[in-house]
Amino acid sequence: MSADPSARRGIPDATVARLPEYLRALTGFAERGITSVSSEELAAAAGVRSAKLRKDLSHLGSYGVRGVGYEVDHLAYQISRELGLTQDWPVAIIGMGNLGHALAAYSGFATRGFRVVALLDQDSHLLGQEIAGITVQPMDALTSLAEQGLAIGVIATPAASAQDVCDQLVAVGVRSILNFAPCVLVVPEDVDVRKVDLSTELQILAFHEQRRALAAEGALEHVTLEPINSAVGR
Amino acid sequence: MSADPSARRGIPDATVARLPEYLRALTGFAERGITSVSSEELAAAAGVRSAKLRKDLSHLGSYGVRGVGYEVDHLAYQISRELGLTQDWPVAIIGMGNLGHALAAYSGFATRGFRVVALLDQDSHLLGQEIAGITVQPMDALTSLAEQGLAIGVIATPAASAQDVCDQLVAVGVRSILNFAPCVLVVPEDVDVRKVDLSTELQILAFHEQRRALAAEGALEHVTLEPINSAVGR
DNA sequence: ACGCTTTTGTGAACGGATGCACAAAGTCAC
DNA sequence: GTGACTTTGTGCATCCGTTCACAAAAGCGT
Ligand SMILES: NC(=O)c1ccc[n+]([C@@H]2O[C@H](COP(=O)([O-])OP(=O)(O)OC[C@H]3O[C@@H](n4cnc5c(N)ncnc54)[C@H](O)[C@@H]3O)[C@@H](O)[C@H]2O)c1
Ligand SMILES: NC(=O)c1ccc[n+]([C@@H]2O[C@H](COP(=O)([O-])OP(=O)(O)OC[C@H]3O[C@@H](n4cnc5c(N)ncnc54)[C@H](O)[C@@H]3O)[C@@H](O)[C@H]2O)c1
Repeated sequence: MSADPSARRGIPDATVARLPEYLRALTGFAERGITSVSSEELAAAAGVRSAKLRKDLSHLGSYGVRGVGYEVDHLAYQISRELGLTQDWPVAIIGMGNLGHALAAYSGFATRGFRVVALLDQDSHLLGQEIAGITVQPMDALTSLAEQGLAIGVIATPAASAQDVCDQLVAVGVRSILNFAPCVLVVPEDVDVRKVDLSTELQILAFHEQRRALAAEGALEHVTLEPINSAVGR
Repeated sequence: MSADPSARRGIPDATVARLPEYLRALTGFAERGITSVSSEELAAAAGVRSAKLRKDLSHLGSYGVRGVGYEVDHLAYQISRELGLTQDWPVAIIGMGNLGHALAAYSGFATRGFRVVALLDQDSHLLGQEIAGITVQPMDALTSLAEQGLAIGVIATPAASAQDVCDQLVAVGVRSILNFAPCVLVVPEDVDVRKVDLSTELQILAFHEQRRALAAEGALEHVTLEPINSAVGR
């Protein structure tokens, strides 16, 4: 489609979900000093088929060169831009228990695009304590954070408190929420919630594990089993 | 279709991925003493449409009663059985850094179906240390763990070590792996890898956040924006 | 006993995502 | 400058998942 800007809109969700993996693979190539990759090489590094990669990239524009491939830096920039990583998004983490501590210490945030601007908790024993160089604040700090442009809220409280915390985030205008608590959050339709759920993933693994176990003992003789390397879900 | 057992096989991946959420919702109803739910009520609690819920459940068999709904305990049992949660799966966590510590302390594992049987790390300073009541062991403990039937490996090491750890797990026969490291793992086709990736999720949130920001400033006048509450990915 | 109400289970239509296969487009060697 | 070679971008067919809409099934009241 070449560089028609009007065609650059409406990128499929499935494609958006894979862009971060492509970006990571490109960063890896760049670190090894590789300046150009073919769709075949990049797809292998990202764990997808090359046709899928090319179709995904075609939604962003036409950044490849036929007969050659893609320029690593340029493609990485284009994907970053599309994902909105050329600016820094202020992030607040709510709930500084075991998981909240690990998240606060996690360097992956700062890497690019995100900046942890606040750690919040309800527990008065934690307030004022410093974690990874940031002082833990009470929940009512949310209002002033929102005024300073808080973009993303990360919920790391127990499930019982998650909806309450979510409502507070929505109330101050946060429209992007990442939820680690194992529960469904109810939000207005203009708010985007994504869930990271350990126990769901384990249960999906258990399902396949059981299938293999049953197949091994011959209980599922008439069932094809092999094609396991799938994803879906998330 | 009723109770034809041969039709009970081949549950779609998308359905399997939602079963844990249904199970969680059912557990919630059971805790509140509710013994019977309609597909409408259960779907609302799980955050899906009732038609989708009914189609999903129809893949497991015919456990509802027309005009009434589903018996909470019975349906929960059927889903548990389908997911393989009526037995306990031995889990090992590899990499006891910030995240590994949080995971080891996490009560969600023990809740049902999973038992953390070992914590492993390469770092000699951590060996012998006790975390959440379990002693940290060196990597070569994997062999004997495998002999005792280790089913699932959870990788919580840095990305640079993840493929190496993964290979060791596969070598001793582990075929279900949950990967927290931000990288693609290469495995034989009979091994099932699922990924929990914080930064991918954040980047997807950033994409939608940017879309909203651009739309607000009128740069995308001709683009419909509203339908955000989507998932995909994972 | 019977008809009215409720809710399931599912056939059919739809839409989005994936995989295939190839023409178009560009590079590079000479 | 030309021709052979490489790799992209995409039309098309297929597959999978979602949604709609309703007939069949069960309970309930009378
Ligand atoms: N620990 C893990 O490895 C892990 C893994 C996956 C999911 N999770 C989930 O993440 C969440 C946090 O887990 P955790 O182990 O850190 O729990 P935790 O109990 O250690 O910490 C929870 C923190 O949230 C705070 N909190 C509670 N209610 C609050 C409220 N209304 N407002 C603000 N703060 C509040 C508490 O003070 C506490 O500090 C849980 O929902 C858990 O299921 C944890
Ligand atoms: N901390 C978080 O909140 C967070 C969130 C998302 C993802 N992650 C990812 O999870 C992983 C772990 O994060 P972390 O913050 O706990 O890191 P960390 O550096 O604190 O801990 C890593 C641990 O792995 C051990 N290790 C390294 N190589 C090993 C090997 N070959 N075999 C066995 N053990 C080995 C180290 O000794 C260390 O104890 C990283 O890949 C990180 O990107 C972390």
